[in-house]
Amino acid sequence: MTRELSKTYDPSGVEPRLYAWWEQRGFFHAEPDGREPFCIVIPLPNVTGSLHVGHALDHSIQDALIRWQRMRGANAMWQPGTDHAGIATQNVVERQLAAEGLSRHDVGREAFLERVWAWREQSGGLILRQMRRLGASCDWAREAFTLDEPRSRAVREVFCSLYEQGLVYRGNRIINWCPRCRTALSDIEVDHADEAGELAYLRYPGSDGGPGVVVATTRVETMLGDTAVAIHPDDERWAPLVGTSVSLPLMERQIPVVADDAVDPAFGTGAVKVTPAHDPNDYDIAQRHGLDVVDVMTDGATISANGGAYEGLERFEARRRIKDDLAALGLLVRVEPRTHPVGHCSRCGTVVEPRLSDQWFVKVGPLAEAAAGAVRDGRTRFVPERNAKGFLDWLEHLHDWCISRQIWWGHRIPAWYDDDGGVHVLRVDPTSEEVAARGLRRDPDVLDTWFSSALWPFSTLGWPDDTPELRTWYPTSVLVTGYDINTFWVSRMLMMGLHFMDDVPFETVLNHGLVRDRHGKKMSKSFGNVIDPLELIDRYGADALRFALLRASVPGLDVPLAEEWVEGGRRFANKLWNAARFVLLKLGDVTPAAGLPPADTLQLEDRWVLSRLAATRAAVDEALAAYDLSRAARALYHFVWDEYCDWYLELAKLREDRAARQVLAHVLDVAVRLLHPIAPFVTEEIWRALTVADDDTSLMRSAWPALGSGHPDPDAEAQMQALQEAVTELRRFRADHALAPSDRIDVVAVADEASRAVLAAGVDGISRLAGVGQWTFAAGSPQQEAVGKLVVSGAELFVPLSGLVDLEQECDRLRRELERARAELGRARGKLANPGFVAKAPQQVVQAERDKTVGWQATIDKLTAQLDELGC
RNA sequence: GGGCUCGUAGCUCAGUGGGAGAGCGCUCGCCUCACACGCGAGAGGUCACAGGUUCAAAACCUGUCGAGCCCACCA
Repeated sequence: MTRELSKTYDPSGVEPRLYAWWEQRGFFHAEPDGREPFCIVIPLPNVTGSLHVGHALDHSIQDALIRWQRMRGANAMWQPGTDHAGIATQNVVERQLAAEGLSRHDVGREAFLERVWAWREQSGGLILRQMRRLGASCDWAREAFTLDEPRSRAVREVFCSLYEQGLVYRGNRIINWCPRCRTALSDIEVDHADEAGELAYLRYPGSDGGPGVVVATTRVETMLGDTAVAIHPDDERWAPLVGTSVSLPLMERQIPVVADDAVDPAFGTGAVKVTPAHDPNDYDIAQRHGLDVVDVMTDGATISANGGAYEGLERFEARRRIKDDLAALGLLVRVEPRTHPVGHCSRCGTVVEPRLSDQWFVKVGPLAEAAAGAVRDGRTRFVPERNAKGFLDWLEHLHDWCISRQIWWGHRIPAWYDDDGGVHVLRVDPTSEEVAARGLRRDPDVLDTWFSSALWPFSTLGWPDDTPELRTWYPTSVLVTGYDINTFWVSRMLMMGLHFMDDVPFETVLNHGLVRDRHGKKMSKSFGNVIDPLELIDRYGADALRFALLRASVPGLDVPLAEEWVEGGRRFANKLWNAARFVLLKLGDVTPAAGLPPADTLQLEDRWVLSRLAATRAAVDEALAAYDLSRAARALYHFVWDEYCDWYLELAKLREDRAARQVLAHVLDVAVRLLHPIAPFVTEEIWRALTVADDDTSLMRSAWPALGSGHPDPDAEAQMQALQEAVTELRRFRADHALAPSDRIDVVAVADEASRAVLAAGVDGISRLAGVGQWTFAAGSPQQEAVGKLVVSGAELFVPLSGLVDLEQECDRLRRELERARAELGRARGKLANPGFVAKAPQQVVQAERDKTVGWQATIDKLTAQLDELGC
């Protein structure tokens, strides 16, 4: 390992080499052992997807946590894998077929599935390869796929168990139907959006020739399937009609008028048409009153044979026709514009049709109750905590989960039917002889994708077998995901985990936000504001992207991202790199292994930087423990750049002693370790040079800096602050007078005893950083006529105005200072003038204000005197 | 309809009871022997608005306005 580094950091040369080395050395792999476990299962990406910035954020957080825990000594395992993504993947392959003019039915089930598998072979796992570019330290040997054999076994076991326990059932119920995908959907696969529509008032004449009733509807075409009209039992307007019947126009059907509590008398006319086959409320009403159920829609959302003359019409065309026909009959009373929520298939956007259908369901009541209990009593907690509230509300209002899908790509439901209508749910596939002998037909449907992903935290660890992995890593530690899939996925994992493992699947749910563009806008192809993470990695490096994402990721809030922020990440990596170059130049044969020098050989800046390092280390630990990656990133950025580089390295340039070398090496070592979870590549490369590491030694395997063994040193911090103040004031003086860097200024310092000692010790440093030529101490102000005066705490610094500077500018400068001091004094006095403040505020707060008054008054006096002396 | 989040410097955001912060952008000066992916110095803010609590509010409470998100089987 060479200790020489190139002038600028080149991520493209470093990252692939280090990643390949890490992976080949097996540094990502974990085996069950006795150490404290730490486990994250990846929010499984779609098998055919590619990496977008949302993944990059999600994975950066997880990798940071895993790397941190691994360094802490935990047995950290990051479980990777992919999801077969039923409808989404099937749709992609169906589109490919469509391009050839074929439908899936043309090729048949077997051939179609072969084609999906082939496509999965070809494009599957791309995202996992791309994750490596980001530096993701997944345990690749454990890669899983929701449709592989071990996971399929878990799915069958879960389905059959739930069926036996009565928690999975087959039922004829109203479900959401996508007429384009031609499958049932669960409630959460339907996106609701308010759309402009119409509320049409229809008259159904009385069977007795009377006026009948007027009903209101936004879906006129469903009237073909009406089997009743319902009114509220207390609604006096319509009371006389209850028990009579009305005539359903166009269908010439006589339908009863019933009274039901579910009707809202305030809506429309107070009378509601009842279409049991196409509306869940209506279905319930039909159940209560024993009404007929007439399905007037086909799988493709055209009107079925039950729709009489309208058979074959597309549903919206039918809506228009029926409205026209009713109008012609004088039965369309009126039409009002109305915006109302319309459900769309979350996969293809088609308007969803509520429809009565035979499907499989999970009875979620008991499962949801258990999940809610686990969240309520904190066995699983949310970060940020507030997200638990919405989650619990949602759990409370859950309907049973429709899990069967009329598609082919997925886990086939292990149910068979015999000729007598009997259902056989079987763990093991019956042989062909049995099938023939018993006349069994297999259920053609597959399971909702989320059914298999619900098992992910334990199916990946070997369940239903009792494996060492399961015993070690279940429950997993933290689930890192966007708040947008808490309902889809987190809820289901909680339910299944609690039910089958008798324990929560994860202790913490860390919700991050969505990645947005620089103006907080959602990224979308149509806006043209989509950022490609791989391109950013190419241009700026993975560390830069990770840093930009993590620095912006406050738990629960969205993350804005723009190229400049990533550029900032690259600059930081380069800054660190160059700090390391400098340190290595200074170091000679010293390495961090030398440890810290004896306390009595430490200079002020040594003690200061060690104190700041200790504070940073504590802040990073605290932030990471709270899953606040942003705070950790900001603390490290500030320490490395503003403290270590801007002050310590500058002061170290004056030093040649061994103590300085040891401190330089130690601080860089610790800083690089603390930063490794966030920026793994540049830190590894630096660390290997710094420690002269061999091929078996990686920063990944080094120890996390211990908390509590720091060097807090308030005295050093206070003294250093005084030196920094002197330097800053002198620099400001130079800037105000536009002095060239080569111009030295002389300083005569008048200081009280304590300040004099501090300044005297720091003269070399101050001089270097502020371009001071000659520094002397004096008992009183110098006799020269024209001097500049800088007031710092505990001292006055006089600078002879030896032709270098303009007297007028100096007067301006002093007046600005005076103005500032007066403002501060006014503020402090104002507070003290308030009797309530003096009486009720804590003593030290009041005293601090009194001290300020005295200090600012002294400053004002000095500045006023100086203005006088210069004749301003 | 219910719920949540946000409104702080030109932009994007931290800050959560005691003197307004960062990154980027902007201005001025510097290739100072780690770094021009840099160094130094600056300009820039009635902390959305109105009340209230408090000795003290950007922060806590109430309301208003504005932006966004989630949930929802009012036909």
